Amino acid sequence: MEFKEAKNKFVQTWGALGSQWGINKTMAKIHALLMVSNEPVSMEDIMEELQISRGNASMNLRSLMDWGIVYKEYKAGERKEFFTAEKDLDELAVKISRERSKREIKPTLKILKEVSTIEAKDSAEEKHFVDQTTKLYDFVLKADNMLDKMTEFNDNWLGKLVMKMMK
Amino acid sequence: MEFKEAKNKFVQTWGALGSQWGINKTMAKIHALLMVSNEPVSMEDIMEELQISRGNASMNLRSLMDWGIVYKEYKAGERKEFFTAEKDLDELAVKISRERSKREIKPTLKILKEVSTIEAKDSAEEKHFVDQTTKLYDFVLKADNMLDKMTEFNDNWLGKLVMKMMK
DNA sequence: TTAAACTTTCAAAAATAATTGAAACATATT
DNA sequence: AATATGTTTCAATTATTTTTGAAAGTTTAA
Repeated sequence: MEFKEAKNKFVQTWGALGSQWGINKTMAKIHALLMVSNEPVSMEDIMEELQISRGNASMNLRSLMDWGIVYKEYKAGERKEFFTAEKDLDELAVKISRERSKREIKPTLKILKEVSTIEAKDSAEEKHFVDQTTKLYDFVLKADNMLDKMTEFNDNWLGKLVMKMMK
Repeated sequence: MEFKEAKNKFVQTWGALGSQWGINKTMAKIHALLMVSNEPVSMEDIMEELQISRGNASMNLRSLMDWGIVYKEYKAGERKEFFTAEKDLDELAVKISRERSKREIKPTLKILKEVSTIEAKDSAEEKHFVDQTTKLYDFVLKADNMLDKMTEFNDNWLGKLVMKMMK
């Protein structure tokens, strides 16, 4: 396989993966493209490489910057804007994790708290509902904290210990 | 808030969450409904509660069973089929985690391996590509294993240790 | 202040994904 | 074997999401 083919394959694969999670395909592709580029890329080049419109490129770059995983750069002398992706993977994971927590997990926890604290009458049905949603609340909270700590303590002894556990 | 309202709120919320990840909204709603039901639910009831068609219910129940998080049950004397959800959350997490790994992470790893092992010419561009995709391969592999072990060793000392770390 | 270079916005169009409903398929009952 | 009860499939429809492209907006420079 030669370089151009490999690059394309990578970008398409990352795009498909993104769409399987909540991220749109083009957004993921742009991110992929930037991750494997060794220097800042202009909007023109992104449009050209991915065959997308200016509006599309602009909107998805905006989203990526909102997520904090793509940065705008200015080259001296050049009028155009250039873009780079966060390339440090640990840092990337932290940012994605934080963002998803903020956008999805926290609001969900709020609702779970609400619905799990209704006054349960004595029907088995209602008791089960309260019981199950309470467990869910605890579980989601635990998982959220865990993810948070895991990304935070990336390179330290705990991380290494966990690594060792994996043989 | 009264029971019916709380139940509905929970189902809608869980549905929205699902659609934000790769799972379709109705599928997530059915799962939510079953999780908070204290006894098996018939397809009729699911259709009624979620206001969806028979075909839709059937197809999404099939998917949920493929994921291994919903089971079919037969009630003695009844001709109809009933459905229940996996209610143990640790078990649920393990199954979802395994399934996503199989469906998404493993295929991605395969591609990453492929593209990261092209013969890099000496251009900085190609070197960076190989370097970055190799790092990505290692990272994804590490994350996949970690998730696997984490779910596997759920209740044991490692889990508890990690919990303690979180204060 | 005008023009040139570039970016953003957003309504309309296109693409994609989910849903319906009725026919085909199963299985149990009479 | 015929009927009744229930489930699955899938082509057509409907809903949702993404993309386009041109007008409006911004910034820099002459």
